[in-house]
Amino acid sequence: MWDRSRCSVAGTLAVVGEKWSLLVLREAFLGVRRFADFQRILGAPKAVLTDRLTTLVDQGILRRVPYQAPGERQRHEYRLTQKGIDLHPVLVALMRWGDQYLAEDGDVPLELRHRDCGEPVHLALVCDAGHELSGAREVQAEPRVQAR
Amino acid sequence: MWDRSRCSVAGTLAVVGEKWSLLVLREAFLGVRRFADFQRILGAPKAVLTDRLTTLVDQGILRRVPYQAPGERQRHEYRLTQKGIDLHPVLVALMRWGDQYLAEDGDVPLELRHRDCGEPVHLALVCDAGHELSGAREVQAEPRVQAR
DNA sequence: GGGCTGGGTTCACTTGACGAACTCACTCGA
DNA sequence: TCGAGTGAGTTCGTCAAGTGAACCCAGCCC
Repeated sequence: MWDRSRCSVAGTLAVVGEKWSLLVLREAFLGVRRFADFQRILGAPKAVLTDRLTTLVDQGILRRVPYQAPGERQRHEYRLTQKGIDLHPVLVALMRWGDQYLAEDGDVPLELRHRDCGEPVHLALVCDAGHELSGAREVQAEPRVQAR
Repeated sequence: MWDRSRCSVAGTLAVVGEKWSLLVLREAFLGVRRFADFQRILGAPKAVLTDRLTTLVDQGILRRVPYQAPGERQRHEYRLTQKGIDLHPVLVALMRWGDQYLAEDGDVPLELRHRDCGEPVHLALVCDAGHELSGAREVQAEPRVQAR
């Protein structure tokens, strides 16, 4: 077996796995940028939110951008970096599973569409030969072979 | 805007977002089934592990299956249900991001291959017209329209 | 009957989350 | 110029959760 302590899953969770982090990112993907909006929508304690935003900025997942609303002093808002945008599949995967197994009457699932053609979009495992796999059972995991 | 408190991402995280849960599932996908193995590989405190395994079973993500090793009394092991298997994309997404941004020298990334054709596999957003989207920017999110 | 083993439970301690109250810098209106 | 208002925090007492070590217990073996 291989070394699990440095597994990428554990690493990623160490960065974005704390409470509220992924919810902050979900909101960021939906266009939320300001502290007060994150706070109002999520209902997270301000202290925790401050902490999560700072770590996300430190990790290069969000960046702080100054802005000035008319009649207000300069403040800064939080925007996704490319590194943050690349977490999109994680959120889509979490959302998909929730839609599938946790939906209740009255819930309006969020639908993702291809901006270019308008068709609904789903997450899929695709192999380099172009096959779309039907599920986890078709996947074989192994450590990448390396020269020594 | 729509009601975020019942968002599927939040729902899914409420179920599998506690510390250690996703790591337990990662191991489950790699074939780990017994308490002692989870404990040894993850290094999680036994009390927490007991708790996480029970909630995962209660949620129908794992199921407890009795087994008996020769010369030992009957015990039970933990196996993924379909509901658990469907969390695969979440783990793949987390792993991919970690490989991309957190890899260090000496880390051996785990490679996923299509069992049928042997080609490497990646996660992709695919629209119903068959286009493979290049990134989150090509996605448009909106609440699904519903009759009222 | 005594030791071993897997799968836990208990307990004292530390870390983290929570909500309310307080702060600070700046703007606006009187 | 003064005072109220606002966004973005910080501080603080309290409570929940995670941690590691020690302990337990059923069944098997010798």
